[in-house]
Amino acid sequence: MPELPEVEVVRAGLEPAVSGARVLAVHVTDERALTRHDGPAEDFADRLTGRTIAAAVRRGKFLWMPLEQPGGDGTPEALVAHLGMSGQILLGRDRPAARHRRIVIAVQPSGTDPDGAPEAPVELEFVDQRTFGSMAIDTTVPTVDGAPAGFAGASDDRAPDAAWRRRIPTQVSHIARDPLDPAFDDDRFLQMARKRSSGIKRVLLDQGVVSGIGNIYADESLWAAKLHYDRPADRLPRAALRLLLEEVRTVLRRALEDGGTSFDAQYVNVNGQSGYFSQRLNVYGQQGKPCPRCGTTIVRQEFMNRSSHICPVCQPRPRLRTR
DNA sequence: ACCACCACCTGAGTGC
DNA sequence: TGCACTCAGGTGGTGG
Repeated sequence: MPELPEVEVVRAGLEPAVSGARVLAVHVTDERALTRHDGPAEDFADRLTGRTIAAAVRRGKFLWMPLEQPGGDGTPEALVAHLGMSGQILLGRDRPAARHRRIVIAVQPSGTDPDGAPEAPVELEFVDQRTFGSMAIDTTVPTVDGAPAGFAGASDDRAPDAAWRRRIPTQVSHIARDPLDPAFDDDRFLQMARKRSSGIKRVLLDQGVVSGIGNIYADESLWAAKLHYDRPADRLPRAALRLLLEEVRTVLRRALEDGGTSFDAQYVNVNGQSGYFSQRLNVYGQQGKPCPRCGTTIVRQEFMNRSSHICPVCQPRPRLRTR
């Protein structure tokens, strides 16, 4: 479930189950799900088993679960997950094994049932058809700006000053904040974008400039802002970039309200349920249909070896560059 | 420091 | 039925 809204749906689903939970057992059934982990499956399992998960945090499309006890050398660590193109994290008890199950992590939740007895253990299942996603145990480093590393939901209210709040996994530290992060720096985004001569869509998809946006939400935001994907970013007026950023936020928030975008059973929440934003898409996948704004037929074009969807009238192609 | 391209994978759909 | 081909929500490393 790749873009920000879909990953946030997963994070929100994980949060109540994993916060304060202790890892009982780890089974890696496909090592390819550990490409982000520096070590073999046994190392991953050994380092995770017996540890307590503090929360579920997200920045852009990266998810991580800070671990309460430090690692072997005393450095704080986290369980990192990236869903790639087709990853899912499912929660359940005695769930039949999914087709592309790669990793199973059994946890003991911190809560108790109404009788005061401990809750039954829960299985966290990492499922991924194309194996572009992966998990890892990674060390964490302080955030450069000193602000919370990502979005942690209700954990912020419970433990606003917890040490893990301002630490980020090493392999996520190069990722920019996402536009829904209160610490996102709009001016810095404008500065970076105006230094790029490439098309604005390339900039939107660059996770080092702004994170969380993928092909769907880039196309939707550009349509809303009436910008062609190949408009050189460094020639866009500041006002146009500010407007674009607002449209990005609006699109992401709406998608979040709808539980994300699901075209098929691959993009689901931790309970296997689909989101409904696909019904509200204006251009992505809408080629051949009328533009909801002006009625012109939406077209699909190649850009960056992937498809882009535009209204040729609302989003006119930029004039040829003279350099 | 950029920028364009390629690799990493599996499965669904299409046309012959 | 089979085969070749295209396409799919991402990221990282490689050359130029």
